[in-house]
Amino acid sequence: MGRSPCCEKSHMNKGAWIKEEDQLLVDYIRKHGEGCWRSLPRAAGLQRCGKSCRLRWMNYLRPDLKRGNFTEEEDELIIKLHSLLGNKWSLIAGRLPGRTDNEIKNYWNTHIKRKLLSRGIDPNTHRTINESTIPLPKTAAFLLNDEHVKFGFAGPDEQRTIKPEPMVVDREEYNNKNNNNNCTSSGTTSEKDIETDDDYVLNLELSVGLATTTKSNRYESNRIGK
DNA sequence: AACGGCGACAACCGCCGTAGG
DNA sequence: CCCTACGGCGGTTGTCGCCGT
Repeated sequence: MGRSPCCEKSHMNKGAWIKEEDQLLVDYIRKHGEGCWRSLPRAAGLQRCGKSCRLRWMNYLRPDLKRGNFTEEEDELIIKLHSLLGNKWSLIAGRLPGRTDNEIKNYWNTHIKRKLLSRGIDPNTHRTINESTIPLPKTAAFLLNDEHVKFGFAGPDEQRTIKPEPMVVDREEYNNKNNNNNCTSSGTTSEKDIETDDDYVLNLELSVGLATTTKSNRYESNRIGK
């Protein structure tokens, strides 16, 4: 039951873009800048809907796009960000200059998933295949700098996947939770993993802004839910 | 050479959040 | 407060090219 179509499609072009259309779009945006995608096609002389123009520009024509193969560093960064953010491709893309959400999403589905599986890691949970049979809790939390960051996990017990947005909870609440129970860590990473994996020293720009985890403060993980 | 399978990636579709009337 | 338009996002599909048979 979605919204009505963004434009009258009967006389609109669909499918692959041709050079002339690209040129019209690029010329128009160079002259007038981005924005008002709905009226852009008509103004630019294109028989496309605004959404299609936006997508073409964002994913293909923008001059700041990097294109070309992903580097090993980008691979690893994507994996780490995905383990924290889940399928939030636009957020992940925000940490990879010159890469688009669509590009990263495609790359994830075609390359990285397979790469993780070959390492014996479940690409949805980022845990080893064996661990993945153990249900995840409904929420998990850790300290990021001095902020307590809480994650949610979506789906039934057997197949729960990460579903952030991370929620920032104040330190006091975090301490209370810690003092009031002896829960162990949980979530995508076990306490043991955290202690031994230096890769988890990450610079992250989540909803809390630019924050750096350190070895001493990171992952005072605490299970809240379930 | 012809064909089918498969991977890669561009593009589309449907939905959501939000701003403005 | 409701409705609508719009931008944006994530999931899915369509198409093309490569490769093996």
